[in-house]
Amino acid sequence: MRETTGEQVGTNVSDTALRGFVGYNMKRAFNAVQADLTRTLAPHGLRMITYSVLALVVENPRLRPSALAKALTVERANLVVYVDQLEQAGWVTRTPSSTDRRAYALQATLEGQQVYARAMAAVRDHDQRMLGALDPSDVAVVNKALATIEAQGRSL
Amino acid sequence: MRETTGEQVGTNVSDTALRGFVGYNMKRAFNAVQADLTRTLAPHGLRMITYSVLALVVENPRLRPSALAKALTVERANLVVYVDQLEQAGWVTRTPSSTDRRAYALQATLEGQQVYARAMAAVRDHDQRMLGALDPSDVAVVNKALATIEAQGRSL
DNA sequence: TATTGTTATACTCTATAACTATA
DNA sequence: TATAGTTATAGAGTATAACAATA
Repeated sequence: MRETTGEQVGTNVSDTALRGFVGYNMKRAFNAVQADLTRTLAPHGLRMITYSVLALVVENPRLRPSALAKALTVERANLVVYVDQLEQAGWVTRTPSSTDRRAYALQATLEGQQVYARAMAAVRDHDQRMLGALDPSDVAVVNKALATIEAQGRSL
Repeated sequence: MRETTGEQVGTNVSDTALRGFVGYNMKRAFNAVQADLTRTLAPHGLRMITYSVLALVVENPRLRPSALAKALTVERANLVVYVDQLEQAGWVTRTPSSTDRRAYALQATLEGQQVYARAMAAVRDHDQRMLGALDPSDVAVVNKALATIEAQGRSL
């Protein structure tokens, strides 16, 4: 028998008022993904954001910080710190631009490329873990929908 | 003509190395959603997390903090601060449990219920804005997939 | 011994203002 | 005037350790 005057103590807490909203579902899912991804990257000396920065520097040689910040939708001011960390680790270099003395060209060192390659393999495994229970067709729908939602949000 | 020695400066920065991963797409989409939701809730004196706490307290009368923390997957230590804020605003009360002298029962005040009702309407509009460009069938797939991904992540 | 609520603390991400040196 | 990189700072979310009171 349940006491009618007792407190809600068990696992029967209802969150149906929130489950209807994408924002709530996205936050919950993203938190779970982020926790596993953080654990995945830590042994490689990277976090989500520094992994992303390193990936784009590897993929886009001689990338400028301002272009990188725009691509990742990160404030330039914050990007500086992430590049500092990658530079101090010896994985990314800043070389002065030949045409614009305000600007720099970012490049991954050989070690940076190797670290990235190893981390990417781990991230790929992580991704498989997270998506293992889903149909590939659903994954495609989700990725496309996320891009659409992002574009919608940015336009407001 | 493009200089072969120049830096990548334009909008042609490739992030295909990251686009293949759900985590990256989720982070981008969630950031955009969160920015609009933050703007949506600010006039009501709420943030995402305090809105969620208030919602569950309204929906689950006499809820215990520990059960609430578990339902929202939030640390108890952090929940204390959110409840403090809602209590100071006069929207939630802590009353001692009649059966367990360590515990409290959370309840929404009348004003808390009214604030929640108004905020919920705004959140509903926000949700419509974010999903406006998607098929309802895709929304269903996304919500279900997000729940599956979350469950997968939590189990690791 | 375990649980409830709590305090304190540290780390990370995000956002803004303001500065310098160049363009 | 505007832009590139930078510094400083504040707000917010997340995570852990440790404690008193109670179960």
